[in-house]
Amino acid sequence: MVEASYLQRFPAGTQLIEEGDPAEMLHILLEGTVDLYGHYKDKESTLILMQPVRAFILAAVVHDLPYLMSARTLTPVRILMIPATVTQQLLASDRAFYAAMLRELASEFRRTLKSLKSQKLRDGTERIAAFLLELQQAQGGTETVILPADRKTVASYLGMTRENLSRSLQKIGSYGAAVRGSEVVIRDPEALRAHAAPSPLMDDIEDGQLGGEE
Amino acid sequence: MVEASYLQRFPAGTQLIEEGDPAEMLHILLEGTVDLYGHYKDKESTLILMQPVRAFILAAVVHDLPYLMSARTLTPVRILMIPATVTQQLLASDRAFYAAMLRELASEFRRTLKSLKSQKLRDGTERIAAFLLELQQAQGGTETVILPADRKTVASYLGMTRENLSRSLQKIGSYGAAVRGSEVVIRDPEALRAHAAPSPLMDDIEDGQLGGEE
DNA sequence: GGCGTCCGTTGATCTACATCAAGAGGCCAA
DNA sequence: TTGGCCTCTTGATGTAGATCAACGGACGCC
Repeated sequence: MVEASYLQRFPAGTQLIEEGDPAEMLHILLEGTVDLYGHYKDKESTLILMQPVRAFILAAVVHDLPYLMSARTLTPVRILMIPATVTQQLLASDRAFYAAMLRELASEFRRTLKSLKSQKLRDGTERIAAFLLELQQAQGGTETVILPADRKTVASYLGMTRENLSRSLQKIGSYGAAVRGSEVVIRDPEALRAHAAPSPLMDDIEDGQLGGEE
Repeated sequence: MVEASYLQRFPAGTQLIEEGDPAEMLHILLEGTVDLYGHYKDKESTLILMQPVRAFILAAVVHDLPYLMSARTLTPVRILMIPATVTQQLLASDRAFYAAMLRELASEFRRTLKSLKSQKLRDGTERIAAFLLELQQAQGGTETVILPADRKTVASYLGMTRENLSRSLQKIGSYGAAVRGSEVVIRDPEALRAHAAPSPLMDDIEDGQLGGEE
């Protein structure tokens, strides 16, 4: 299987995919961070901040349709690239691969749906608070969490401007979080939780204790 | 296969699924309209307006995880319900079913991603214009299109309030659309297109002529 | 018929957030 | 070191859209 695919390294800032291009390769991110973003008129917005290990833009390959997002690397990355034709053959012949694809796609769908919910239902500071708690869990629950990208990208991902991300991070201070460069110290996670009302139905977190209000 | 599943009819206004419930049934909408929505604190927002024929909340069944959205009927509906256990068996044994699931899930993912893009990149009137053009295509390209739900639901789906939907529909008048109850007459589709810059990369439309600017 | 209720529209105000503009600090090269 | 550049922050102002409030029409019920 791996014989027809390519394991590649790219530096930070590499344009991997352009929105609208035909889906020729299934990409699997093994290492590093990738920014998946869309554009419209002269604006653009980050839709997914991808961290390993995940397949990306799987749906496009399944349907043999154009990519809906562009992709650029934010850090040096290691990516496994499987040609679409090979992917199709694997789907037809390899049951385990098929099952993995289905599960991965379902995960990607659920993450995207959660983003949509968060975008439509929460205000800016609530999105930030929830995001910080997500990061904290992903990074093992330490008090200090590290932002996965520069301010501009994080702001775009959270659906706000760089300026307002700055301001909102200050406001968040009163909910128990102190910012220092790309690090955020979460002194009072409970205050954050009270503000963001995180829930496995809306955030990319495990179903730990307490979800939502009530 | 169909022996273990139920074909059911429900009247308008029926609560089918509650967000957070375990995924016990795969639902396939055969007839009517279903509102899939999420809630947060004391707000709620329509995430998907589902029209036949589509499977819904497939991803939850694949992962055996709770539903991320609630569902209610907006019109009388006909729904095929397949128990999750049966669905799993079908996935394990029936290759054609497996393929259909994967394709359906990929479609659902792409539609959701397009919603997220539209939400983050377009303003209110642009979303309405794009929505009207989507409806027009779905309804066969006739000059008059019919809104698929009441104002409150359409507004929620488009990410705005009822009041602003009213106002924005008035503004849209100058882009060649006249509103009369649940009907909208599109006198000048080109003006609408110029305003919304619809594209198959962002809207649930076929790849007809012209997509977006470039 | 009269009357409540629901839904949609319209208007007035308010607010979260974007935009515009100006610093402040870090980083690199010469 | 100095100067240029870039990112981030902070402040002032502008605006899209939310909220609050009032009204009008459609529908159902007694």
